[in-house]
Amino acid sequence: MYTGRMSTEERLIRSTRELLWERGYVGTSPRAILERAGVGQGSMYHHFKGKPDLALAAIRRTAEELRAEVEAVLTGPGTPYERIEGYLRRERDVLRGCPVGRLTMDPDIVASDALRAPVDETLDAIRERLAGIVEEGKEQGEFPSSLDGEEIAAAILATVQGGYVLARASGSPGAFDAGVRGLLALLAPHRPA
Amino acid sequence: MYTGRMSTEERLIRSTRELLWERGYVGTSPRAILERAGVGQGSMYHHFKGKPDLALAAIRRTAEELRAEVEAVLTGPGTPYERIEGYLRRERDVLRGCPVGRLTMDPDIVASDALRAPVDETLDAIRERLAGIVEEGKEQGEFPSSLDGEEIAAAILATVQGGYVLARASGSPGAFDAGVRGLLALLAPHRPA
DNA sequence: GTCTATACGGTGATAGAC
DNA sequence: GTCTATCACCGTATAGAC
Repeated sequence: MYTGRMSTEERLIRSTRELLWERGYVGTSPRAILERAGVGQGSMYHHFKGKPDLALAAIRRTAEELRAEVEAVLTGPGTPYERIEGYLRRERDVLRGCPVGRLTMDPDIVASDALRAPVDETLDAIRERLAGIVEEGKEQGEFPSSLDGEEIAAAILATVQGGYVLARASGSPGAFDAGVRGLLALLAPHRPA
Repeated sequence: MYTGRMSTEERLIRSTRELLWERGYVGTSPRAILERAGVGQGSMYHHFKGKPDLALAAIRRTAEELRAEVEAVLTGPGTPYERIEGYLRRERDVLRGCPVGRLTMDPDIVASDALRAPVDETLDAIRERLAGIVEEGKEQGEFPSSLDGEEIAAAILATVQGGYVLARASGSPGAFDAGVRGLLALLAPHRPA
């Protein structure tokens, strides 16, 4: 990525993405965005209608990227359990939290259908993808057929999103990892009844 | 609760608690606090050193209350599984999120050891309480002895905290409930292997 | 397309009258 | 103890020069 060669518009989007992740929507000011991007006030209002418009572009970009990363981990070889394990254990900067999920704690995001939509769609897509994998595992006998794919998928995604909360509260990734291990133990094939 | 008879200090704390829950720390201004409490600027700076000091008092109060509520649900009759189920299914206004957990997404809270401490302590206490109950369940044979109490407790608390994220993203409590059902299915005693 | 100048209301805090 | 007045700075947006 050649930062120096990025267009002004791209610099604005990148700077906004970083700040939304670090400080959320209400905690991110146009001034801070411009400062980090190294551009003047006018450029932002030339390329975007305002803060919400720029934030929407930034959120969409972040959402796309997350979906692609998750898809990469969930696709490929391995049993359903192994692919879910790969998702749960994938490399993360746990203390930074989820760049998409964290937006749900932002009052202005939740209050706006437009801003909330990409967040909702992204988490929903990941949930659906996980649910399909759980169903695969049921067919293959790796998971009990009594389980509901949608419900297990919700539990998996919630464990990840909540793991960030616990980790950030304590200032260390330990609780995230513990929750993941706990969930994997409950999901583990052939575990003692 | 006799709002009309509350002291000015109590009115400030109550108003701050509400706003922290609704809008978080960065989204809550002294002005909004005073307006909602119906007091003037000076009163706040008489009783508290400033916004962080008032927020700390509010957070401590909310944390105390949450711990008491959780303790009430987790204490009492029923097997360990049943008490955990009671905790997971307890009445909640899911879309409002957790008044303590949501603070972990606030950059200024996480950046301050003083403000983060009550959040950390509260979530940690709940986790420890859950872990003990899981251990009880292992002793009684309700849960497999292969499970780690601390890890299962982390998974349970994470499912709750992450459930709020999923629910708020979609604007409906459905995903929270689904995650809870999924986790309960995984925890259920005597389930088919 | 990018910049600086300007605007108006909000933020967080202090001073001092009552 | 509570109020209003005041303050310097920030948040968000517009206008208009280059």
